Amino acid sequence: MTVTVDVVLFTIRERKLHLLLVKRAVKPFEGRYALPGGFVGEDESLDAAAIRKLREETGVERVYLEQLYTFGDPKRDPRGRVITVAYYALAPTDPSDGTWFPVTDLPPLAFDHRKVADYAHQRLRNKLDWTNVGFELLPAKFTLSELQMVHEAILGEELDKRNFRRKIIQRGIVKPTKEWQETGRKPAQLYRFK
Amino acid sequence: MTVTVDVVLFTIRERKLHLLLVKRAVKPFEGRYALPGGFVGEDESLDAAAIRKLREETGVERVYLEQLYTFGDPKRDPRGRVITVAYYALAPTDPSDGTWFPVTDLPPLAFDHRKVADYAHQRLRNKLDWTNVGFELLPAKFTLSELQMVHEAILGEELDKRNFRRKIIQRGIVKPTKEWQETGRKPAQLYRFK
DNA sequence: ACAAAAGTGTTCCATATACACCCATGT
DNA sequence: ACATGGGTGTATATGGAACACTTTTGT
Repeated sequence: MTVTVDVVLFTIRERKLHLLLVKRAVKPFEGRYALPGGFVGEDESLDAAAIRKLREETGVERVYLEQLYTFGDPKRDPRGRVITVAYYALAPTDPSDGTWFPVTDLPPLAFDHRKVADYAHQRLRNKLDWTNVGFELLPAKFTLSELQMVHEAILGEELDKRNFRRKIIQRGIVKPTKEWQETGRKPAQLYRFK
Repeated sequence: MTVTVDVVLFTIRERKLHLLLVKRAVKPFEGRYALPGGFVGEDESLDAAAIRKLREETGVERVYLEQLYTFGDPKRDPRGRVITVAYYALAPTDPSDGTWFPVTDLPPLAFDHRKVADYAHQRLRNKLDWTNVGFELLPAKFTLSELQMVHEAILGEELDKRNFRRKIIQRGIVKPTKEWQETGRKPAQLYRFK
């Protein structure tokens, strides 16, 4: 019985939620896109394996990472019994190798990776209401419009600007800096996560 | 690398949340209490393994069951690399072998099972707000006072009777039956989960 | 009659929602 | 001057929290 980790790495590109896929070079599913992942080392924690695989396959170093679910259907891998511990991760910018796809338009995936990806997307949506997970997709300093855009990309719907700003401010989870971002139009104040 | 499942089985006894433990008959941790669980079969799904282990070690047949988290610290089992997929389960009554302990007063546990148990308790508390998970700890027909008692046992705090009943009724998740439970005092109306 | 649990409404506060205009800047 | 995104307030609806008394039954 073997154990793997697979990671659903999200980022925002062009105001849309994307995830990273790698093209498989070997059988099974050779040539298909798959989630980055692979076998867990004999003396390696699951978290460490997920971090290592992200680094090896995508070059990404420091991201928010959280265990998602463990998929163990006996038939999920044609090579035999492979149980995978799925993670999801959030990358602030776009630093990586590999290929990004909008979550609304994924190619066919290897194994049960489509199910894993959908599960991760759902979890991300749910977490957004309760936590500060949105900040993980932004650089250290960001404008409130950027933060709103992240939320809209994850939820897939538009939000009211005034209500959004009030909620964020009243939660006390950001603090304004004294810097302003040149936007080409009216400058926007930069905020920092508290 | 081997994979096990462990199950945190909850029930309510004497108005308190309890969980089931079994005494280990073999090394390591011989004589200590542990969560019911064991190795996953080569051709068995994770859910099936959890259900089987519950049946084998506790006699419990039909319970609510949900995957919790996968614990994979390389040092968590002194025998070598053992990754465990933890589940939690909810049993309506008290049908089983094994020994029940109030969650507030657990004995020392084998492996990292204390961490697993605490994690399960926390998850149960969180889920209570959002889902109908409380019904899984009751028989098919129950009084609203019984349902409130379940919620209080899980949350570890008392709730206001009127507010509780209004919230449950307005959510539309129960429907009254025409039966009444003899309580020794004023009879209580029985409800059913919708 | 008394003890014990069942049952029932209203007020108040906090949070969510709906909604429109002015401002600062670059071209 | 105009186009673009930044920034701001109020009114309403909804959900949660606090709070006390009457009813029915068994002893």
